[in-house]
Amino acid sequence: MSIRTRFAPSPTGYLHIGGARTALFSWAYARKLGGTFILRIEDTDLERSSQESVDAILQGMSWMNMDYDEGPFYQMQRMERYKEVLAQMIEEGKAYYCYTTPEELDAMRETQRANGEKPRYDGRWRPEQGKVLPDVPEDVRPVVRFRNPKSGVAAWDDMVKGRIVFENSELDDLIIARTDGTPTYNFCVVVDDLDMGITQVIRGDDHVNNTPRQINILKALGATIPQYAHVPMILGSDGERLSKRHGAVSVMQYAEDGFLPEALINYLARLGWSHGDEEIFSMQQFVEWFDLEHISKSAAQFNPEKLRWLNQHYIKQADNARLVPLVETQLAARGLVVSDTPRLEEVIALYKGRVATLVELADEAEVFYVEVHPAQELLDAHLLPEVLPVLRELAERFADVAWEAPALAVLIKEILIKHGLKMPKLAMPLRVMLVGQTHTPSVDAVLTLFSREAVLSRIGKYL
RNA sequence: GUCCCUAUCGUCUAGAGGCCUAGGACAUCGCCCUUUCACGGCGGUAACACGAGUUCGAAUCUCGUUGGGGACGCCA
Repeated sequence: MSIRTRFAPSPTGYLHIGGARTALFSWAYARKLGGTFILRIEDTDLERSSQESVDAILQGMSWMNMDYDEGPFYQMQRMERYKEVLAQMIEEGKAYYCYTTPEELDAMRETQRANGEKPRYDGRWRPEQGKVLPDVPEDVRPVVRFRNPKSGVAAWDDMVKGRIVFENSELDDLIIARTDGTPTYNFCVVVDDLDMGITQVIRGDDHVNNTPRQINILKALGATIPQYAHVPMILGSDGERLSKRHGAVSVMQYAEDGFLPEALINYLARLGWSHGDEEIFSMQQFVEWFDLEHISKSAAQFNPEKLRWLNQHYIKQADNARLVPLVETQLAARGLVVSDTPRLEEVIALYKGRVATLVELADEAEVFYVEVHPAQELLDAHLLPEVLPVLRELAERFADVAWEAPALAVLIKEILIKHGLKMPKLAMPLRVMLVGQTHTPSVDAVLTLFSREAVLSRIGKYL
């Protein structure tokens, strides 16, 4: 039988990095084994689901280059099917109506917690042989509950965690349809995974506790149980559950923050999964190497520094031409339009080896397209009285030197020797006057990025 | 509280009983390179949570303790 995996996000927000990593694993598993990867939108929570969220998830997946073979399927469009299965289960006595109100449930849980017990439904409406059910209240609309086995175990061999066993006595009869008749999560998942022929359910390990319930419903439906692989959570850098206060959690936020998709993919793939000592690999290599056995069993902390390191690597490696529109977008976001001189591609070529994100690359590029205002401290520190005449002399010589790096380097050295000065004496003030910074690539390279006229204009103001 | 999962450097991890005086990567520290800052190169600091077993031998197997995470919704 061929492999069928799925990613099943609920559209209640953007695609976050935890979901993205789970999707990546599920996607890679299908791709590696020549299987089918299915996208399913779990939108049964009308209150919180939105089209914007669906779009955001789709956009995030597309940015990360994860394509799907089937879907997106929407659960809201499968209502009829759920209701059909629901009716059949009630008919067969596998599910039953329960008239307990939310208030009664709250009270039940409260006393159970007070007694140190696990809060759960007490089964008061569960039909049993020889049991007399309470009178059906007239003003209460019932929910439908699954009749969970009372004894035995629900167990499976998790492809990541190994054998997991739950006593059925720990489980209660969960609600599978609300008062308004709409089905709930655990039920929809079961029907969908069954109908869609999912062979491997690869999902976050916060679902481990749902799995025994889903297995029991699947069994009641006479279905073959899929294999399960529960991948651990991603924690924030402080070991706490990942949340907005840890910085960016949305995939698209990383795009905005100047990360390349291959860096995020590489980072997420390597977080909680390994292939020996391999740290840097392409999506192709990842698919080739991927396996469930090497997913670690415990949660991993997100490390922004390592992501930056990978991003730096990929920026350094990227074609200049590819980076041009990306940096342009970053600059445009600051209301900046790049001119032809210097050509952005040349600026990028000179600076991409020095930055970790596209935002930083844009920071570096920006000074070439706006008027710079060097800080007075920098001017004071580097335009010393004794070098000013030398700088003026240099400026004069700039007027007729061949405008290319080697010639400029020769000229600068000639002047240095003539006046018995060291390189920084001239290089630093030039940097400050040209771009307002002391940290730049070699001055001859920076000089040639500008036109001769632009250089004379920029330094002329201070000489 | 109850149940489930989990435990190697600060972080991500390699490790399937002897190959481990525990390897790699990020971060950090030092040195080199250097026209400043980066990049790069070289080197250093740094871990098997604890306690009992099993075994000739345990980071690797078993049990317990402790720590961490998750779940306990008419959310997904």
